[in-house]
Amino acid sequence: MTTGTGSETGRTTGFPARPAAGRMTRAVTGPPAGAPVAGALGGTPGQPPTIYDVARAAGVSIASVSRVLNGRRNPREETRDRVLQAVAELGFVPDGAARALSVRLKEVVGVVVRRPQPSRSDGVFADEDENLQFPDMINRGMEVVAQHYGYDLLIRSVDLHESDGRRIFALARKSDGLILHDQVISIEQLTRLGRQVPVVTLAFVPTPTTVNVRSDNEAGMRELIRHLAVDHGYGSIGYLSGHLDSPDNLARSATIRAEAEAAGVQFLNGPPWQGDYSAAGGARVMERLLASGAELPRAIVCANDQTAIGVLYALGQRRIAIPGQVAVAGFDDIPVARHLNPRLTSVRQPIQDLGATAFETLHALISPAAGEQDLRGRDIVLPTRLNRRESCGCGPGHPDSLVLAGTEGLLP
Amino acid sequence: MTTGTGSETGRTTGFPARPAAGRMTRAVTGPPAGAPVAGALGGTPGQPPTIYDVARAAGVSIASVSRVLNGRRNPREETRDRVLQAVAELGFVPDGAARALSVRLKEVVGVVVRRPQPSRSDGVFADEDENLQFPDMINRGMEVVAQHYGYDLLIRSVDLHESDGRRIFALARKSDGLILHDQVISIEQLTRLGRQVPVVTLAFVPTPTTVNVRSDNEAGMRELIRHLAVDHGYGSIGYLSGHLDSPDNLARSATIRAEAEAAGVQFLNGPPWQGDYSAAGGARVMERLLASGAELPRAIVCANDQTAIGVLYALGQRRIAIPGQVAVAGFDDIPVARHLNPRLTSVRQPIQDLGATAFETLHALISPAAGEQDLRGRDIVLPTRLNRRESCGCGPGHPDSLVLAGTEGLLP
DNA sequence: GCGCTTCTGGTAAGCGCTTACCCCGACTCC
DNA sequence: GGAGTCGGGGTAAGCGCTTACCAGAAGCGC
Repeated sequence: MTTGTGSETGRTTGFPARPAAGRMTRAVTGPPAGAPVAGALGGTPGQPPTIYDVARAAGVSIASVSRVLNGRRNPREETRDRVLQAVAELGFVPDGAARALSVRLKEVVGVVVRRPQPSRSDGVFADEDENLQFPDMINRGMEVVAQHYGYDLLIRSVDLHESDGRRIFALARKSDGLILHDQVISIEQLTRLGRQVPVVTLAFVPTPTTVNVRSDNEAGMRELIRHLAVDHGYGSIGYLSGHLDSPDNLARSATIRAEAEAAGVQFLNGPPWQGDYSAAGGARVMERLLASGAELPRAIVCANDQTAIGVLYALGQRRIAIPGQVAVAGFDDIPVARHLNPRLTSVRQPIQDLGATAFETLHALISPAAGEQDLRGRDIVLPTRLNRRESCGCGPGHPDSLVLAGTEGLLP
Repeated sequence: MTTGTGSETGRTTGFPARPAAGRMTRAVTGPPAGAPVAGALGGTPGQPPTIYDVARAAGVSIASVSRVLNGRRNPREETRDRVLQAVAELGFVPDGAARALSVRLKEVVGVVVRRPQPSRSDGVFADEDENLQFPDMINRGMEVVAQHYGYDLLIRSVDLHESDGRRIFALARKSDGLILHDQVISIEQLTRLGRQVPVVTLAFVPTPTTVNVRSDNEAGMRELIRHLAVDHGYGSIGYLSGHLDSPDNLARSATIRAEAEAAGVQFLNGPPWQGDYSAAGGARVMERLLASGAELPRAIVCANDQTAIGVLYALGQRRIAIPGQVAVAGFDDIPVARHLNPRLTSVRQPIQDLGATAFETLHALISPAAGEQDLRGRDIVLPTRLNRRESCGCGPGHPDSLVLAGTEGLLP
């Protein structure tokens, strides 16, 4: 840690050491003994004021303070004014933990994301943190609606397939419910977890006790394959897959196979085409494929955009023209897709909506509106849409296409 | 919200309505009356088990349970075993709020990020959420070390220069301390806040009660300008600025002016060059500039990479060659920078380190190690480094440069 | 004028933990 | 053998809130 040009004012006011918990400060009932009036008022640092401080300042009981603040009953106007004034003067905000304990609601939901694998790759993709974009955008979607409900997100990342789920169960006790990103837990653990606390998963599967939210892989993939096979007339398509056991990957893979078959197009898949959702993984697969001398398909569909980035890179290295010799498409349509060269054709997932929907759903589980039906066991599916750009062979003249990022400046 | 193909098992087990708080369940002291043994054991949904359940199951007092779990004293082996077994059977995890209230530590830190402005732009940059990348990467850096200390991050976004800071003060009571991203609070509010709770800011300024963490704008900018002016010999440089009142922007702007002067290079700046850290803003400024017929400088330095993306776009639209006619450079070195065309020269900020350092610092404020000095008032500065790529005029042959993303596939 | 309802404010219990304090039995040491 | 120590377990206070319950005051009808 580098310490810089700090204005070394050498002030001595430390945060006062807090007394250990336990009986010592406050009489059994009634306001705290002689605690100094804390708060934002004076310049004095100190503990934030408590409801007792407010009550004392306003000359009322703590019950009245609480009632005014929470709009219970109908306090006399004078009482209300005195309380509000004291609150303003002291800058009182109720403590979250105490409130949570009392009302049995924390107004916090836990979000578990998968920690990016420790990068096994050097070189261009070394700190491949763009990976973060996808889950982070989902989280952003959650955050917006969470805020609307007065909730906050408690974020924790875990390793891929966290073995015992201990960290996840622990997070559950800091929150009112959990949203789990893909591949952070096993089905068994999930079912167990769902019995103890409201849980919504993303891109996984519903269990009897939990709800799943995902996007429509089938429809999106179908549209993409038909575009490649029919509109462009490509005769062979390879699928560079993601993690084998990811439900998204399974669905995408199954759909592409079925559609390719239906269109009478050759389909390449299997172990040599096994990626891992990362750009480095995509590049690695392509390099092996190229090194093996195998003939490439006319089009390559990638499990996600991240993978496609790696593929574009590897093909570029070999001076293979995209889409001239090989067309490439991705899935997700993350923002970078538009800045790639060539611009990446991709199936758009409603990324922020996924997050927003996940939160809405969880909230419905946590405090169900009157008469609302129990959602547990449901699989909520959001629509997808194909975004055609250049990498699939759609020219810059294509109606869906836009000129971008200085490309023409370079072209002769 | 679209409800899809759910497996409509029509289960009836709702989360049992929790009793309202208040006296009703438990005898004054001792275990709760006849609460069913809850937990992960049976298939029964229900409240998670409490320490009373564990104590009863193990045939000991709650104090013993707590002591075993927290490693206090030195429980007899038999006691320990019985407690641990009961804990395992019931799947007990202590409630966060209760624990927080008791030990006066929540093990949560609040993180406040600036919500992206409601997009005022249509077209290419419409959902310009890549903006998120920068703060999100910082957060990721925090999260990693937070986890190390057993903390979690409570994320909240606020509008630019949140007027009264109410949301921020509220967040403070849900956490043990705050990390504030840039431009979310005024100095006055910050000072006030710092008196009530430990606060670390990012890319802002230290106050007597708070610590600031930032990266070395001056050194990075100096290196960049010297590279442009001396190595490349460009005779004029424009600075497309960020938010006027952002300390980062001020520092970058001041340095570039000083360095340009020192190198005897013409420096362009001022209102027509006023951006807002966004790609859309960068594009807009360039378009106005071009429309006005003003002569462009030989090199344009952007307040951040985001802005540079917009500039590349606008120049590309006009078929202005980069770096041939105008060289462009950014600041931050976000991952996309490598995928742009041409690849963007940029000053690298240690993004994840910023987050990690911010957390470490905050942790030191929250629970200072014995003998540790008070950091408040400090300005912690992390080093930066210039990454030379093509957009400044360094050719693909440059040692720092790497061929990328299928570019050559397109070039004749 | 008196019992009744209505309205407000105060009192204290309880949310689920941690831990100070007390107590008791087993040892130790003269 | 009795006082002193020590180790371990139980009891209950207290963390800062919300709210059930109670009590007194005020309003009301007959």
